[in-house]
Amino acid sequence: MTKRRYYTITELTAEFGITTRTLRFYEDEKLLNPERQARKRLYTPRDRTRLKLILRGKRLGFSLAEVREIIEMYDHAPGERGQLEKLQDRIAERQAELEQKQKDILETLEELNQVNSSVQQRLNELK
Amino acid sequence: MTKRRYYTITELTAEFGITTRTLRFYEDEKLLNPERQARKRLYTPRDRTRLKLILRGKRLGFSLAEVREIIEMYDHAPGERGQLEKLQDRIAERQAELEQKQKDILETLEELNQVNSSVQQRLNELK
DNA sequence: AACAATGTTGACGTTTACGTAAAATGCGTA
DNA sequence: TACGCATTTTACGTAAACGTCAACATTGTT
Repeated sequence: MTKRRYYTITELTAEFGITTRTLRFYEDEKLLNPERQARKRLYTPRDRTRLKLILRGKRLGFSLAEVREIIEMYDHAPGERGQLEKLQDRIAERQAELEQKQKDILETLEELNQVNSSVQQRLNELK
Repeated sequence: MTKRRYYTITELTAEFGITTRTLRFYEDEKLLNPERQARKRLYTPRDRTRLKLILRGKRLGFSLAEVREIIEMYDHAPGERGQLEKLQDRIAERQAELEQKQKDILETLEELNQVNSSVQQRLNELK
């Protein structure tokens, strides 16, 4: 029993709740790079991993362009000093963005809790 | 020195880094409801607060439709039992979403930290 | 009164991220 | 070999969220 090497397009749509159109679109956008068996797409574990990164990025409100930038950070080439320093800057920017989102989430959760409490109190009074 | 009561459209665009088009669009969408002095819009503190909620929602990747739903939760009418219970369900859904986003953020931050470390190591080697 | 600054209402245009339908292809099975 | 099913390419369509004019109105100076 050896490890699965490839995923078909429908397997991925089923696993992640997306359509084939979406997967082909991401490929057009060079975000995925499945191999071919005749004309059929065969997605590698690497494709699947990247897909997860894409969908996670989308959940966080990043555009595909932003997702692309983030993914490019993950597999950046070695590069020289100047490049590396710029990369660090861009990483710092994204981290700052994410931390802002964290704050936004905490605030929203807190507010929703307050609403929930007041609704609960109403319900108790109706009892 | 009494409290400011109104904001002009340009004051808000300046404060939040958005355009007048955006503010008018939100008004078309019934998300804002500025008063008028002749034809000019006068935004109340309440409008400003709602604008902050909208922009925060957008940062978190919510669509305007979703933002609207969330805002409606904030100022829901008293309502009867059935309504209140449905409201609680919807609140719970949003909370779950937000918690998923929190996880996504933590994962991404962690990965960016790893990338940053490896970049830093490269830089040290180049020294 | 003239003018610039600020704002207003249309209304068509644009980008992003896919949806959707048509026509052709390959492949396992009856 | 004929069929059904998954998949492919091609291409036009669409919803959301504004952008970008054009043309007119208001208001506070010079």
